Amino acid sequence: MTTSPGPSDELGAREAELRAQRRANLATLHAHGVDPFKATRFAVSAHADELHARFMSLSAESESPPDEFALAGRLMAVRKMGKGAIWADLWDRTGRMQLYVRQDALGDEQFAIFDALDLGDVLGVNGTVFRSKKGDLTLRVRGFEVLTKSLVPLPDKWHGLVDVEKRYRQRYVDLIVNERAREIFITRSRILAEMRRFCDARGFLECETPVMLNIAGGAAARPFRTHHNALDLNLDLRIATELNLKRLIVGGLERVYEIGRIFRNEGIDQTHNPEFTMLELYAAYWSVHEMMEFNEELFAHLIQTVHGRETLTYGDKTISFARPFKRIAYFEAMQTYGGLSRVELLDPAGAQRALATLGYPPSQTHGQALDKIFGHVVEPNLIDPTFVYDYPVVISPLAKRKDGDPDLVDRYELFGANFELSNAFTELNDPDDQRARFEAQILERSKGDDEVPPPDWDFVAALEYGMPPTAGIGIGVDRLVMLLTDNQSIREVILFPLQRPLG
RNA sequence: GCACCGCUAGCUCAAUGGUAGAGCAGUUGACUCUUAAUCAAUUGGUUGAAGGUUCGAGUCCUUCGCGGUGCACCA
Repeated sequence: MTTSPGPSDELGAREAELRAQRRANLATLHAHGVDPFKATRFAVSAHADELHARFMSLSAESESPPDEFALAGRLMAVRKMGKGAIWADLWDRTGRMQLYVRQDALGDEQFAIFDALDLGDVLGVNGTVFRSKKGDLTLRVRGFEVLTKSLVPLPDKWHGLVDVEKRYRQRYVDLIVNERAREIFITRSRILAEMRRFCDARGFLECETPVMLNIAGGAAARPFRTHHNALDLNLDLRIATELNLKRLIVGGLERVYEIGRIFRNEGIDQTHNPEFTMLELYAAYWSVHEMMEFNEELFAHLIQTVHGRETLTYGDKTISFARPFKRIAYFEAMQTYGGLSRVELLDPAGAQRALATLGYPPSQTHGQALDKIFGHVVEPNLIDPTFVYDYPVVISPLAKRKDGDPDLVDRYELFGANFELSNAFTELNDPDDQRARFEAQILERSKGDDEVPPPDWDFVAALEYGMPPTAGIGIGVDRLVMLLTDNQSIREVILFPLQRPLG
């Protein structure tokens, strides 16, 4: 069910009636010579939060300061007092400002126009501020302009819009009536901007690599398929930005990042949306150790920026991001939390046995088995931010082997609040090793793991030109926003999450 | 993909198988410091869709649609 029908859709009787009333109120405006769709601009001189801050100490007894301000926003509440006075709430991007409208100040004609407005109408107002007897900073309206008419009824002023489906399908209504929704997306935008500033300040170049690729590689996931007509070419949407960003490292850009939309053709749940945003960043001449420092600093900084302190609340947990974060080696974590030894886990048959002991069906590959065991044995224990390092090479096809221990790679993942927050490693730059790992992947693929991407031989060719020692990191931006805004569902932090079409 | 739950007025929610209701919004009236304004009156329904059981279905059964949650899949 939707409240935004096309021309041929049927409206409920009530809805039709409420819309007709709005049209009648529009006609009243026309009768007063007002066309609410005529305005092309309004000179805003102040926002609600600025005025609240500026006049914080203005008392109820004080006279209005002489300064006149012009605000624009949406009319969200009206309280009429008798024939000649109206109190109203105007909301702009920054918050609420109460309006006080008097007939003796505006004149009969203007007052009648204001009296004919509906909730949801967009206004420009000007006047002076005062503090009401109840202590609310208020704009005494000297003049106003109807900037846009709202022709449909709004949800309940107190409960707002609750229906989750409707909130996602008509996010614009959600944003109009639910302050919380506005806060989340304003915070998301601030996080994105702050990430960019943080990276830029350290000499990283923001780069844009293609979304449409012949071979979608750099991660294990099924891609979306599309087609270019003129070239009659099948293309995949990217599942990572990794390989192209590393090509840029080969090219000598040294420090690059992309905050990019990634597409993975997978199921949807509380932490997965088919399109999501990932920060990938690569630094030549860094190892995973420098990256860990960078990671720690970035997260501590973002949490400080958003919350003003180093702890945050997520669900019923309080999590401290005070540096340094905890650190534990991969197999040490498996041993501690699951009593599983490195020797048995590194043996493919041993890993499958451990998996069976946990009550799971066998996995197609050794790597999948390890991932599943880790996810069920270790992850639930990782609430405070924790770097898990020294990953096995079998689940790290693009990472460089650890010096002196060829079963391991220089890689870590950061966990917190029970989910993965980042994934970083020292990048493999030996073209022969990379070629061998791609060949091993061909084998995995032939065994039925259709999430293993086909090899990208040009990437091997790029490595043959020489990629400096490089560390890379991937950070799931949506999940980070979930963490920072205390949301349990990824759809709450994505403006327009994927929904099946209606009808 | 499987299981469970939900879908009733514009919105938020009620309604043992027995007359479909309330609050807000809307409309009319009163009130020139109200703020979930208040007070009085009042309009408003294809109960997600289609079938079935029944004297009688919002309620029970079947199928379908959409959403949510869990599992599976997956970072």
